[in-house]
Amino acid sequence: MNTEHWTKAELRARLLAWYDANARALPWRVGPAERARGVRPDPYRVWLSEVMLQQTTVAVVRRYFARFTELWPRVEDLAAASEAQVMAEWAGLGYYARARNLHACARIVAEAGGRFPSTREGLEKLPGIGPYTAAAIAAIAHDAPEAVVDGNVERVMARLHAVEEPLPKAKPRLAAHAAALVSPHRPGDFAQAMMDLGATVCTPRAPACGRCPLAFACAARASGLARELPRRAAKTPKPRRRGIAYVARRAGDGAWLLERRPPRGLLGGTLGWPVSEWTEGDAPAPAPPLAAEWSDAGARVRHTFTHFHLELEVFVTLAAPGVEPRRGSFVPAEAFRAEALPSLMRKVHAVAREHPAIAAVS
DNA sequence: GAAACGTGGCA
DNA sequence: TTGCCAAGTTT
Repeated sequence: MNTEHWTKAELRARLLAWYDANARALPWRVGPAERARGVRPDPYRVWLSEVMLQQTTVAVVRRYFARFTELWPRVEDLAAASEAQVMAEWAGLGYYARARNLHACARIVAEAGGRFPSTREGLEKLPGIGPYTAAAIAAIAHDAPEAVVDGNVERVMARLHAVEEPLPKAKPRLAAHAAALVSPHRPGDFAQAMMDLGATVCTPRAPACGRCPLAFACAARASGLARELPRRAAKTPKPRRRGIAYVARRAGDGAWLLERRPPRGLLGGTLGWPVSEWTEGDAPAPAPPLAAEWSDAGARVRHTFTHFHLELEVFVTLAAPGVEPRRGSFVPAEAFRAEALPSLMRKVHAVAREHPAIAAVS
C-alpha cells in the first residue's frame, strides 16, 4: 500500500534537478552538464577516488587523489610502482589494507589490458572492491542502473522513510528503499546526487531540511525525527593500551632505525618505529631494537584507533656507527621522510626529534 | 554476524 | 577532553 501523494518519478526528478544546480565540483567527477554532453569519467579515477573515500572525508581525499594521479596517471603506472612506494604515498590516509588491495587490484587490471570490468559482478571480484564500491563504479563510470548505498544514502533513506530500526540491522531495509528509487535514465548522476545530498544537506547532526529537495516527501521531516535518524546500536567502549616506541639515530650519518610492519593487521605493511607490545593492564615489557643507552623523551604520544586508545612512551638513543640492530634497518637521513609514515608514527617522530640526544645529529 | 581496521574534525 | 562520525571491506 502506498499512501504517499508523490511518485517515485517525481522524487527522482526533484533530486536530479537539485543535483544539476548544486553538484559539488570534485576532481574525479564529471559534472552533470558535461555528463549530459556525453562525457564519461575515467574508470581508473572513479575507482581510485572511491577506494580513497571509503570511510574517509572528501577534504582529505582531495590531497591524496591529486598526488596519486600526478604520480600515476593511469592504472598501468600504479601497477608499475612498488608496494613500498604506494604505502609511502598512502601514509596518513588510514586503513592500510586499502592501499595493499589498491596495488594488487591495479596489477590485476593492468595485466588484463588496463580495462576495469564494467559490471558490478565483475568489479566485485577485485581486491578492495566490495558491494558499495562495485556498484558506485558501475553506476558512475558506466551508467549501470545499480543502487549505490553508502552511509549517506542509508541516512537519507532512514529519514525519507522514517526507518526507526537501528543500524546495522536496518541495512537491508534501507538498501531496498534505495534500490526502489534508482533512476533508469541517469543512474550515475542519481547515485552522486544522493551522496551529495547526504553530504551537504541531509547531514548527520544538523540536517538542512529547509534546503532539501526531498523535504516534501520526507517522513522524518514530517514527524520531527530527522535529527534522530538513523538510530545506531550502542557502541562498546574503547579499551586503553600502553606501549613503548623506540627512535634510534646513528651517530655520524644520522640514519634513522625503521621497521616494516607485518603485511596484515594493524598498520599492516607500513613503515614505522620499532615498538613494544601494546598491553591493556600490565606495563609493556621493554623491547629495545638494539643494545644502547635509551633516554625517555618525556612527552607521551596519544592516538586513537578504531577500537582502542593507545598511549606510547617514546625512548630515544644515539647509536654507535657500527651497531647491528636486532630489528629493523637504518634509513639514510636523506631518504627519510616523516610524511611517509602513518600518523601514529609521525607523532612519535615529532616527540623524538625534540630530544637533545638526536636533535643535533645531521 | 561480529570484530578488525586509521584518521582528523567537530560539538 | 571525550565521543561521534565519514563515499566500507575483509576475515
